Parts: sequence; structure tokens; C-alpha cells
Amino acid sequence: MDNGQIARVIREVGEYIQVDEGLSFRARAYDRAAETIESLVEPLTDTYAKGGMTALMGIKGIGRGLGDALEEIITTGKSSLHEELKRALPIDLPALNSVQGLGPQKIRVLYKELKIKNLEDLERAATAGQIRVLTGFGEKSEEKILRGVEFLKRGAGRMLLGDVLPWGRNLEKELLKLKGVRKATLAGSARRRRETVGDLDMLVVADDASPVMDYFIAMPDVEEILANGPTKSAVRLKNGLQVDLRVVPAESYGAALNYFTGSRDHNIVLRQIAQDKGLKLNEYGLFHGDVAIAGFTEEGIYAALGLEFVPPELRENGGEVELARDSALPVLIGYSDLCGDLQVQTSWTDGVHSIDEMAEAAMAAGLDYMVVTDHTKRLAMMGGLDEKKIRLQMKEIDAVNERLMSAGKKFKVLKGSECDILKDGSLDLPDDVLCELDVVGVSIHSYFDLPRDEQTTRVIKAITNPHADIFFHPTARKINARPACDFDMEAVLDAAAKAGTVMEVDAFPDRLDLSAEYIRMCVKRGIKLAIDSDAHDRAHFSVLEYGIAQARRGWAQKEDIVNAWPVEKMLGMLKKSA
DNA sequence: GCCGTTTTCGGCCCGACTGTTTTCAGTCG
Repeated sequence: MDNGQIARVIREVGEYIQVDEGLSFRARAYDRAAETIESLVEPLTDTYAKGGMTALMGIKGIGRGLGDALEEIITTGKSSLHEELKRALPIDLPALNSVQGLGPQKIRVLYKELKIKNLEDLERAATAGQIRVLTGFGEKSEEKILRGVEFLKRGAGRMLLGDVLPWGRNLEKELLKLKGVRKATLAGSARRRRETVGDLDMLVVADDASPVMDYFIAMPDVEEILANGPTKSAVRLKNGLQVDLRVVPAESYGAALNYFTGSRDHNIVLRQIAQDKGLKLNEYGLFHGDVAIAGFTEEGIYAALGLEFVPPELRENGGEVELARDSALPVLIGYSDLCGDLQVQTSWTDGVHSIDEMAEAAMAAGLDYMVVTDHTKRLAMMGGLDEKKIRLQMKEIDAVNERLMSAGKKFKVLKGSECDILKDGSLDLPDDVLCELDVVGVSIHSYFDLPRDEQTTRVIKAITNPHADIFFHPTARKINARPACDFDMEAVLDAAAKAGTVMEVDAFPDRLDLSAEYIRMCVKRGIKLAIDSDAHDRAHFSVLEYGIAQARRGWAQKEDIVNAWPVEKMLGMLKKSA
């Protein structure tokens, strides 16, 4: 069992307890433990294998009781407490909990009074008007439940950051045009640049909140108004995205921004620190008694808590607060630090534009070099390049560079390949061709679901090939569409470290591959990374921003990223196989 | 259920909005 699965069991136990006895501190302890387990880098099974119960209880928030429960889950694969709670309360709790407006108390009443166990029961009872007569419910809550079930049936889940961030930025601009609006800032998980977001949180400073609210709930994209109060409103857009808006006074802007950026766990730790200092932190400021001692800016909040400013991308309670206390946070790779792009497709295969056009676009994006990495022959339907064609392309690249030079441009186009990894881990181009290339990327486009051992062997063989410089989009996942290839990442990273192979952070919004967790593992091992656009169109260089965000979430610094370096230094870092 | 440079007991993050109530519990973030 991985940490995510273990955390899910623990969280569910907490939720059953909540239905059973209300929001007790016992229930909260399970919930917090689940959060903690999710944020752990090391697999809990390894922790237990190495240090047993003592190691489990060494984790903050895990004591005797939760330690016992975890030990049972790790050794037997299930939890008797979990089973027992499910027997006593035979309901599909995760499903019912996912209905907006339904929480543990209402779920309990629905089960006790109407024997509602799942979404089907819920919808039937609501349609039959049985819910409105229960105490604590009414006509409106019954309608809300029906809308909630309807929404779930449409299956809208978390959306890609790349799909919603542009919309959020546009909303910032529109709000700033309104009279009396002084600030409009996107907060929440979008500001932390999570790869997917469940909703958008917009924070506004305005002299008068009501025109802001009027504009917000009347936007053309709004399908449903979920809440509309004097300082806080929430809407659901036609595409299913929920957007929350909050208006605060200027003196609270920093505190509110911090509060609404989260994450929840990061905030809880900050509040505990405030409490330890005899202070109180909320979205209006940091208070000593009734006196605000910070609140205008986020920087002021952190400073008053004795902490270094924590970049939003790090605020996941993954050890950042402890380092901030020691002023020891890493200096993250910056959003304008990239000098080159090591994965670019052209019209030679499945890209839209010519090498010249892509070079122009890369220059316009502020880059000094790019590597042309078209697909290889196994991808026949994309016109993958064989030995002959790639040699022709190399000549074309020489010609492009000559044209650039004679035009007085410093920009350089490098010769490369996105060389297919075959089923047995060998590469799709012969050694003598690979030798002539500046940068060889290797990647998986087939046999995604080999058995774990076989996939691990395949990947290690490919990336330890003396010609393989970079492992492109390593897990080959597509967010919300295709799961990651199953291989032993620890073993692969050990092999990469030994062979000097660079790991890629593919910046495309539906890939973002590696994930932040794996990036952090690379950083810890000293493995170098490349942040690439995987551009198939000249407009795609803009996605580099998402790759940089992902690298920042993985704690990467400029020296970890090879394409944040000048071209000679970057090339010097690659394998000397040519 | 967890935790402790005051504590092994008595705390545990905090506030807005809704709907159902007639002063507030439940939900959400």
C-alpha cells in the first residue's frame, strides 16, 4: 500500500467517527494524521520496515492509537477499526460527503431517518420530497442536495492549472477595472501552482464591496450562485469550476492573502506559531490582544512570526516552516531563469511550425537556445525520423544557425531527438546517429503498462545508455487521462544519478511530468533536471511557466536545472559520449 | 487521539454564509 491509500483509510475512519460522534478531537486527530501521511516523502511501509512502531510514532501527530492502526494497515492491508465502523454504519460515506452542503451531521440524520446509504438513495429521497420534512432540512436544502448530486453525475473533477490560470488572471484584470478596486489577486491552490485546482480563490481590496459582488455574480460565465454575502461570494461557472471571491480592507490584505493561499496545513502551523507567541492569526491580521501587529502584507506576517517569507509554491507543510524559522529556505529557480528549451517539436514530425519559426518564437520567449527533438521512426504515424531523415534535419539546423548568425542573432539551435524507448529498453536510433546529436532525449510512447519489474528494467536500460542525456516526461502520465507508468522510481533515480542522466520536468499542463514529489527526490539526490516546453506550436513556449512552477514546488534551485545555464555549460553537463 | 523550554491534563485554527430557526448548528474553506 502506498501512502495515498493508507491516508485514505485513515481519513475515512475520521469521517465515520465524525458521523458517529460529531466533530470530536478524536475525529480531527485521524483527519490530521491522514494529511500528514499524504505529505510524507518516504513510503510509510519503508518507515515501518526500517524503524517499526517507534518510527511510526516519531511522526508528528501519530501516537500510540494511530500507530497501532497504521501498523495493522501496513502488515495486514486493512484496518479492523475501519471495518468495524463500516459495519456499524453501512453507508457510502465518501460519496455522500462529496455532495455540496452535506456534512457528517446531515448524513447521520439522513441515514437514521430515511436509511439513505448512497447517492442513489439520496437522489430518490430528494426527488420524492422526503428530505424537506426532516428537522434541520427544508425545501432549499433539498433542492441544493439535488443540484449537488446532479453536479457529481456530470463528473467534473479538479481542473488543470493550465486551463484555469489564464481565466483567473483575466478575472483579476476585469476586477481591477471596477471603480474603487485597489487590488485583485488570485490566491488558493492556483497561487501555489498546484498541477490541478478544485476551485479559484479571488481576493479583492476595495473601498466598497457591493459593486464587486454585483459584477462577480453577474459574470456571463456564471451558472449558479452558491453564496452571496457582503464580503464573500461563490459561484459555479458553466464549465463546472467554482470561484470564490472575498473582499477585505487594505489593512488585512496580507493576512487574507496568506490565509486564502493556504495550504490549510501550512496555515494551521502558522497559527500554532502565532499562538505560541501569545498572538492570534486570522484573515484580518496578526493580533496581540486587540492590536494588529501585521496584516498589510504577507511579508509582514511572516516577519512578525519570526519566519523567512515562504514562496507560495512551498506552502504544503512539507518542512518549509521549519526551514523558514532558521532562514534556510532554498532559493528557488526563478520564473525568468531559463536560457534554453531542450524539448521542441517541429513540422518535421508532429509539430506545427518549421525550425525557423520555432527559433523565432523561442527568441521572443527570451531564450538563447533550443534543441530540436522530433520523434523517431517507431512513431510512424507521426512521421518519426529515421537515420536518413534526421541527418537531413541536422543539415537544415546548420543552415538555420548560419542564417541566424548572419542576421546578427546570438540564438543557437541544437541538434537533438526525442528518441523512442523500445519495449526492451533499447533506443530507436543507432549509436552512430545518436553520437552526432548534441542532446539525446529518450521517452516512452508504448507499452505503458508493462509489469512493474519489467518496466523498471526497461527504463533503467534506456536511461543508462551512454547516449541518453535526458529522460523526457519520465512517467508518461497524462493528468486526468492516463496513469503514470508503474516502475520503481527509487531504483530508476539511483541509476540516473550514477549514469549522470538528466530528468525532465515536461511543462505541458496535462503532463507536468515529473511531479513535485519526484522532483524533490531528484534534488535530494543531486540529479540534474531540465524544464522543457515540449512545444508543438510556437505558442507553446508559454507553458514553460508551468514547468518552472512545478520545479519550484519540488524545491529545485537554479543550479539544479541544466537549461537555466548558458549553452556551453549545459552541454558540458551532459554525457561525454560524442 | 495527540501533545508538552510553563503542562501527563486540558487544551486542540478560525470566521463567513446559509437555512432553518427564532438564537444557532452545520458546512465550507
